[in-house]
Amino acid sequence: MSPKVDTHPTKPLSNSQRAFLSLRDMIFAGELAPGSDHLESELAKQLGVSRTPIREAALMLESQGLLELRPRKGVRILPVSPDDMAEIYDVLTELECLAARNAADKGFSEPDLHLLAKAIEDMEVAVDQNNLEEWAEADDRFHHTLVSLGGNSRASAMFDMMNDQVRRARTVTLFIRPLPIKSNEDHRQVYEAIKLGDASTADAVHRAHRQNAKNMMLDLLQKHRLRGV
Amino acid sequence: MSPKVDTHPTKPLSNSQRAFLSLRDMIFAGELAPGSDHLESELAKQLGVSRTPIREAALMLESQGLLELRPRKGVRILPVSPDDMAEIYDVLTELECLAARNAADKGFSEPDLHLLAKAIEDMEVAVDQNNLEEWAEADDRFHHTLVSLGGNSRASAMFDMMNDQVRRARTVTLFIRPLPIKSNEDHRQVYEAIKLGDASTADAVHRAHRQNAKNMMLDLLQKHRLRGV
DNA sequence: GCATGAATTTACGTATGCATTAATAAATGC
DNA sequence: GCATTTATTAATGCATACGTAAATTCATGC
Repeated sequence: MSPKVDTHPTKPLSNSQRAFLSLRDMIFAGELAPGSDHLESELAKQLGVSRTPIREAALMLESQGLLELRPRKGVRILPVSPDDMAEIYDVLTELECLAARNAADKGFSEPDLHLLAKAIEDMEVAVDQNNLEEWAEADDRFHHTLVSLGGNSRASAMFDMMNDQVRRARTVTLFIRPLPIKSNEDHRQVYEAIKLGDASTADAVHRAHRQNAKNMMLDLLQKHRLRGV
Repeated sequence: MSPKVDTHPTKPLSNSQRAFLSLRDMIFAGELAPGSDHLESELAKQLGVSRTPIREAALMLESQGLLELRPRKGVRILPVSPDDMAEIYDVLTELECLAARNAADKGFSEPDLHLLAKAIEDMEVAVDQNNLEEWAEADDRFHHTLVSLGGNSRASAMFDMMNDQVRRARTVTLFIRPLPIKSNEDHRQVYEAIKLGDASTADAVHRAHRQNAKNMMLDLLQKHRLRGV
């Protein structure tokens, strides 16, 4: 039996899709800085394609709220102000709490919640090792998994959208924020509530967790004068 | 003084934007039927433009969840299944309740809530006159105004998105649904709670209102075998 | 008659060209 | 000098062209 080259036969992406992913990653990485303008033709040259796929990618990224098409000024990478941040956290809170309640109501058994438990463990290990990037990755994974468990694809899509909008800011603040000790405790409590099928506790605990995260983020932005990340 | 032709100097829309609006309206009107496929070139011919603005509009509508671009099969107008409907109502509920709480917390005075009151009155008049289209318009306006009062632009945008996805279904069910008597009472209660600054009551009442609306819609879809509106 | 493979059609993805018009620079008047 | 107008530049919005690959039709063999 010949070795499988591709277990999950991935169909080749179009240039538009590649441009979408590339530009998105460049935004996340800050390579395309918040508030900066970029001509379609410049981006096209950078990615080695024509303007067409760049425009299509930009249109999609605009719908995702990551940039803005400004005729004759190029695409503007949208900065996230503290007010934006507050908005986003409020929406994230609702979407995640909805998911937490739904997940609790589904009566998941332990194996169903495996990914959630794994994310929590990974976070704890990461904190012990003082590995913040690892922690951030696992934290992101926890929240993503939680929302997935809620089983509402539209809520998930919107969660991803909002989450992407704060990705850059979270990267920036990761190393100036306090150590996420309390955060890990919260996660475990949410996990337990879901396992017990206790929707209202899951909601309440997670809501408080998110409220804290929001306040912390807003404090950081204010203290460090980060008015548009 | 010459009469103002244009009080709100509206800049001319691009063909892409017009195509976006046209296609969206055609979807709402059922002119582009749920589940149907349409070649880019056909749509282009219909709207009298080239494929480029059609593609751009389609990309935007795809992000809005109204259609799907399927290579070589044309754009597919997405039907809304009962499961989809449940998802959408759940998300709408969260977004509107968030807005209701926020609105209540803002301590609005009566003039601030004028648009909300107007929508309620219009709904009551419409019900008295048995004018369902008028009622539907005012009901939509009430919910939209409520969300606006919440002051979260992202929540508003997502609300609009979800709302658009159920527009067509609501039109279909408008004349087979029970008369919206109880609905109007709910609205008034939400209004009162917001005026009193009572966030948790506003949330609770509106949540129940939305839950009823969801159940009613799902019942209608089931009873009338509307498996993909 | 059915399956298999070849030929054909066709819709899309993308590059390209161009008219339009906003933005910028230059020129003119005061 | 400064404001105002004109000329220039250049980025966009859009039409168009075309190669590619999927879908379909047709032909062939069994």
